[in-house]
Amino acid sequence: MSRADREPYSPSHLEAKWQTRWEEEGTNAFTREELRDASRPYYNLMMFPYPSAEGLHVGNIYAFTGADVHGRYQRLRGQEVFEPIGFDAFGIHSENFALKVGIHPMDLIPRNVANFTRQLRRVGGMFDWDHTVDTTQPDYYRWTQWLFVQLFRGGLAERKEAPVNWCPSCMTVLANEQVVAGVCERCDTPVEQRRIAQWFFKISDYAERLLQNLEHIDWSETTKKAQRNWIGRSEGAVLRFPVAGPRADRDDAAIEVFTTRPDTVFGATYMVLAPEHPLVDEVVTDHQRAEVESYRERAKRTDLVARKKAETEKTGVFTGGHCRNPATGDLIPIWIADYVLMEYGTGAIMAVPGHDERDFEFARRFDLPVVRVVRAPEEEEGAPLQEAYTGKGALVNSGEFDGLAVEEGKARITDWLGERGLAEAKVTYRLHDWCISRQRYWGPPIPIVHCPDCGPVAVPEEDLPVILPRVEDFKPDAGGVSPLARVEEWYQTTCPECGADARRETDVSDTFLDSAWYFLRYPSTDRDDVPYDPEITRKWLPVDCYIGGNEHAVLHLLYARFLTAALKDLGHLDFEEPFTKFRAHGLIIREGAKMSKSKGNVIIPDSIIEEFGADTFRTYLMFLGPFEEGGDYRDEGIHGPFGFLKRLWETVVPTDQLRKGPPEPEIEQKLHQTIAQVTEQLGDLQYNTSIAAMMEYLNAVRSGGRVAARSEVEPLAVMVAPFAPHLAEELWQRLGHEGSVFDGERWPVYDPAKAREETVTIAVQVNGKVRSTVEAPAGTGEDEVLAMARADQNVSRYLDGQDLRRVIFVPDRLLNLVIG
RNA sequence: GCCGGGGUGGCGAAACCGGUAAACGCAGGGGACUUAAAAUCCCCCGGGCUCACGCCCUUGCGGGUUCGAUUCCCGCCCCCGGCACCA
Repeated sequence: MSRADREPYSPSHLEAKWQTRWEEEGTNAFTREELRDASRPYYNLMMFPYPSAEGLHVGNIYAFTGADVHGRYQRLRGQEVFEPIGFDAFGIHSENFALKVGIHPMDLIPRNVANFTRQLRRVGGMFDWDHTVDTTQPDYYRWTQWLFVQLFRGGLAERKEAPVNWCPSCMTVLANEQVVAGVCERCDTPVEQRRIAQWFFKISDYAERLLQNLEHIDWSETTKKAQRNWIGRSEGAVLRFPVAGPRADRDDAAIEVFTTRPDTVFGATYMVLAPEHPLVDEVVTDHQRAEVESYRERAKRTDLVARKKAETEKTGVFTGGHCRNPATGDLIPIWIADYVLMEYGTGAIMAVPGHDERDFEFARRFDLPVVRVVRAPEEEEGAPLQEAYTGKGALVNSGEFDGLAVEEGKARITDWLGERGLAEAKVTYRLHDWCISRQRYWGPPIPIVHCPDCGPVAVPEEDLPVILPRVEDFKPDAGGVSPLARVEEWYQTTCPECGADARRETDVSDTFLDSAWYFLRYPSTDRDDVPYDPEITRKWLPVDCYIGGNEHAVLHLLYARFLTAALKDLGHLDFEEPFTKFRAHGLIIREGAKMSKSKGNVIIPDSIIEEFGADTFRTYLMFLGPFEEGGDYRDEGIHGPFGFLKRLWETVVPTDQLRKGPPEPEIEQKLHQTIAQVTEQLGDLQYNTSIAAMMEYLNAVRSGGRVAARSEVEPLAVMVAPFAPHLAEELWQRLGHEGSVFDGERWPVYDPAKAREETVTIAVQVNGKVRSTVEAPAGTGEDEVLAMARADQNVSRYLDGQDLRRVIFVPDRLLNLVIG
């Protein structure tokens, strides 16, 4: 057959064919029976997208492709792989976008979902379209609400006051990200804080468990580290400082502080309370009252973001009150300052300016005394402090504890104060409870009814879902309340317990709640009577492998872990960690720069798939760089993978021209080496080097224009299948096989004996510099290699007239001759 | 500031446990085939010196350990991502 007659590689034709076939034959879909009966279940999960109006982003495709490659590989190894996808469509972004374009989110979201679905199918993911979720559908959020009810009943949901960012001009609550440099991103009005009653999940009760479990789950190390930091365990002590004055003999009139440095208590020269601290009213003197009140007003007007900036200069005022340092017995002044946060610890600190940078700065500013209580090894005991000393050393000015090392001092002083009821060792966590209330429209209503007599009552499960009503005007307005609070006919109801007139909760829940459990729903989407089928859940969960971005390292992943543990404790699950393995993928940039709509450098997937095909696009994305690190998308680079797939096609088709019989020995060795490498690396998500290995192999097969043997290319067709599934299917079929290449344990096995190199090249160094190389059979001994090296002219040149002092020999690799 | 991840040819990148730095690919150059082009195949492609055999330099910078360092240790610089006074 002449070249001209050859059938060209035509990805668009071939990809459409296989996508249709997968659809028709249910190649990637599971029936309920199949889910029940699976004998080798493998749950392959990826983070579901938020369906924006712009369509699928390359970042999404990159992540999904990496996960899909993993799923397809597992499937070729004989696992039954369940790979679902869905849509996380509630939340502030959809709401704002809908407001901007003037289309109701209930109309907008289905359009976006339809567009995403179309694009996702084109990319060739192994998705089970019979098991998909959309968090905005009542049949999904019914169970999100059910979950809230379970936690509420289990005592893990509570209502308490918390500060929110408040824009006095827009009259609405803002998310932290809507506050830019202390002002509202929309109208530039300075943002204030307000306290309102909100629902919280008590994730902090689980802090220790969430931390401990990190030890035995197989997650990316960076993600685990981020979670550890976020949980922020700190060991220390709570110390009590009795308030001086008329209230001094009252038991409750002591200020509790949490400190990680109880060893420095002798150096605590003043006390600082958060402006909101309840004891402020008790300790303030009449003389200072006006000043304190005005400071508290000011603090209230500062938004939460600005208040947490470290760079701002420290401010504070004296309350006029004093308390007693429990160690020295001295009276010390009580101040308030906004750098002390009510949300952390006890909302009060003992200030040790000598050994804490913030306290030092504050003391300098307000001329408060600084006392040294720790001496660094090389310092004089009485040396004045030019800055806070936070390092190790020995205690000084600390009475009977002088001379103790910092670490020992912590325990001893805590015990000593403890004997008098003034201290106890304590562990605190930075992690705080999860606020799930949102004063917004686009979310699932929180399923609570507020009854004047019974208080907050959960909506009975049989009355779920509480449907989010279609409200045309959902814009936040002057009332400063949730949009649903303006819909009287919706919120007026009766108490499920006593029947009295009652009012529905008008806040909706946080989107993170929607996504904290979606993986439980996927296998059971056809059950409308339970959130998840117990039998199927036992079989398929926890998730075997979860792949997603590290931007969700803390919030989403921590919430999902918390919820799973809580459901276990409440008797709804029999495992407590949802994701056995988690891998974070890297970020993809383009031509060295971050992609953004404003820069106009985003990649439009549709046009690339049009031109090169989904297989090439997938392969190129995975070839860019290490999957867990990301890569730089350069437009020209796609020709590499395209050429590779095209050459693979041309090598195999037409199949009747392939040679018969076993591979040629040299090719066979390379083949087994390639299978070994690809098998090992695919398991570790090292996709770029796997692809390189296959390219190298194909180059060897085609080298010098040789005609391939069928036995040389058939294993390669299977190995590229995870990356280029359409092409692989077509080649597999043309090679004479029935059905899908993915329907069986088709992954090639390699024979280490065949992969072994018989001849090796050994580097010969003289004093660590490579001077020559010698070829020898693998396993050749030192003496023999040394003899060969000596015979080498360029080596002997250096050896002449020199003492051979040492010989280092690494079998099959290197010989280093040390002379001199 | 703190916490992560990085810095290797013109470019994206590779390198097992410390053992020939630059695999694979892009871009570039040369050649074969062709009337020609495309496709395909072959060769070259970090810098410098040399007719050449070869030699010297080179993995952000400066030290160190080692027979030998992209890899380990110490100190710095720069880039990317995240967090923000956490007591």
